[in-house]
Parts: sequence; structure tokens; C-alpha cells
Amino acid sequence: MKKPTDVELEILQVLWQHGPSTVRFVNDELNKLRDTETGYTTTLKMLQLMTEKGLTDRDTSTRTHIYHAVITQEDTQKTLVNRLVDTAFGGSAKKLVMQALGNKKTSKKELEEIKKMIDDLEKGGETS
Amino acid sequence: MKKPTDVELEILQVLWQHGPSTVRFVNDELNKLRDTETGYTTTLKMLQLMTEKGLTDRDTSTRTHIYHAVITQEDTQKTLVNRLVDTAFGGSAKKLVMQALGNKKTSKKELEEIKKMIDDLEKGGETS
DNA sequence: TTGTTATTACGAATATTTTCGTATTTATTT
DNA sequence: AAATAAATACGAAAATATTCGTAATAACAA
Repeated sequence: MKKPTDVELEILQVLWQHGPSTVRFVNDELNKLRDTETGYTTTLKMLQLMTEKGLTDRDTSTRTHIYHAVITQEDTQKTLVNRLVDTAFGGSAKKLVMQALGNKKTSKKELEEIKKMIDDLEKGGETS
Repeated sequence: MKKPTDVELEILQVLWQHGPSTVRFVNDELNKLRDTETGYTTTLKMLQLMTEKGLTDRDTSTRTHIYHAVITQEDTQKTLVNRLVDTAFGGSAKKLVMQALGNKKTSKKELEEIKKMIDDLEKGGETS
């Protein structure tokens, strides 16, 4: 899978979080997050390009088109994490995890869940 | 910190792993990893631009310049992980960790180390 | 119907990143 | 010294990503 660009990722976030959306809605959401306003036609164009690339698709049965993500958030996350592990962590997932946990404030509950997940992985056994 | 581009990151990897290097060396290393050959002057230009940007610096006391990374691997990792958490994981470090551990084969020993690190974090106490 | 508004289509301008060709300089070899 | 080889400088081409302006179209209101 080809890596989405930064702007594409912002747009995908909106679609993942809110489901199928109009250009107007996506544009408004983007402008909420950004410090610089983005023109409506810019977002429209991006969605058209993303649809050409296969990242999104749209329902054109009504005048106002409805766009939705084609690639799933999970697949995208998988791709991005694996790439990051390779490009910045020399292939070590452990190091990435250490950084992520060290930097971001993660709640005790979440830490417990992670430990539980590790336990499950270890029981799975195929980790050498 | 501004995010290094993909190619910049590849070059930084070489410098981080092997220490201060000549253009020739960096170029050779890149071509080992890639499927497409990159010209020598391309790598030279990249290193010159990166030096302008402050990502790298160089020793010009000898004819053959020696480049080294200015930004540390750890700082860069920090930046990239935080960005990824924000742009693709909705701010949840936990989700990123789950993905990273779920996808990559991580050794039992490493998993134990991660658990230990989590324990330390929890003892630290400032995680609510 | 006529005017106003909202939408899409599409080309093109900008900006950024990556690549390379050519000239020049310095070192080395013969 | 002359030729050869290796390195840097630099401009610019090529590739990619992002932004926007304008025109055409459809919906709606007066």
C-alpha cells in the first residue's frame, strides 16, 4: 500500500471519525484543526484525487456527493507503523513502543491493557 | 522540529548507524537498500540541502567532506512517533503500541522489557 | 422566470521534494 | 607537466503534492 500524504491522512481521519461526508463537512473539519484556512475547492480537489487513487470513493447519486474512505484505518495504521519502525527505528518495534510510552501520557488503565496484550502475545508463543 | 522527508530519513539512518561518513559511503549504503540506483550527485545535493536545513553538518577541512547528523535519532523518533500518534491514531499512544506489537514479531525478551518499562512508568505515578 | 446560492469539473499556479547534468576544482598517476 | 580520476558547486529539470481560480451546472428562492 502506498503511504497517504499528510493532507490525505488528515482527510481520512475526518472520514474515519465521522463516516461518509460531504466536501463541505470535510472542509469545515479540516479548518477546525488547522491554523490556516483551506479553500473549499482545495478540499474538493483533494477528495477527487484521492478517489482517483483509490483512497476514497463517492456516492454521486445526489447532487451533493458523499465521500467515504476505502482504505481502513487499521490497514493504514499498520502500514504507517511498519514503515516507521523500518525507517526510524531500525526495524525494532520495541524501541518504537518505548518511545511512544515514554513520551505520551498514557493512563494506568491503558498501560494495564497493554500489559495484558503482551501476556496474550506471549501465550500465543510464536515470538521465539 | 520539522519532519524530515523520507529520503532525508534514509540518509540520517546511514549517518546514525555508521557515524560521520563521506558522500560516497552514504550513496553506496542507500543503493544497497534501494531497488533503484541513485546517482552520486543526487546524494551529494541532498546532504548539501540537509546541511543548509540544519539536519546535518560537515567537516570541510579535508578535500573529501565528512557529513554527520546534527539531530539525534532519539529526538527524531520522538517527533515522528508523536506525530504519528496524532495523525493516524487519534492521539492514543496505546493504539499505536497495540499495532506495533501486533504486527511485528517481537521477541519474548523484548516483550518482557516492555512490561518492565510499563511497571516503571506506573511506579512513577504521574500517569493518572 | 430570473436571480441567488451551492456544488462540481478542471486547468493551472505554487510549493516542495528528488534527481541529475555540467562545470570547476583538487588530487593522483604516469 | 599532462592526463586521469574523484570530489564539490550549482543550476535546473523532473516528479510530487498542495492550493486555488474560473467556468459550468444544478437547486432553490423571490
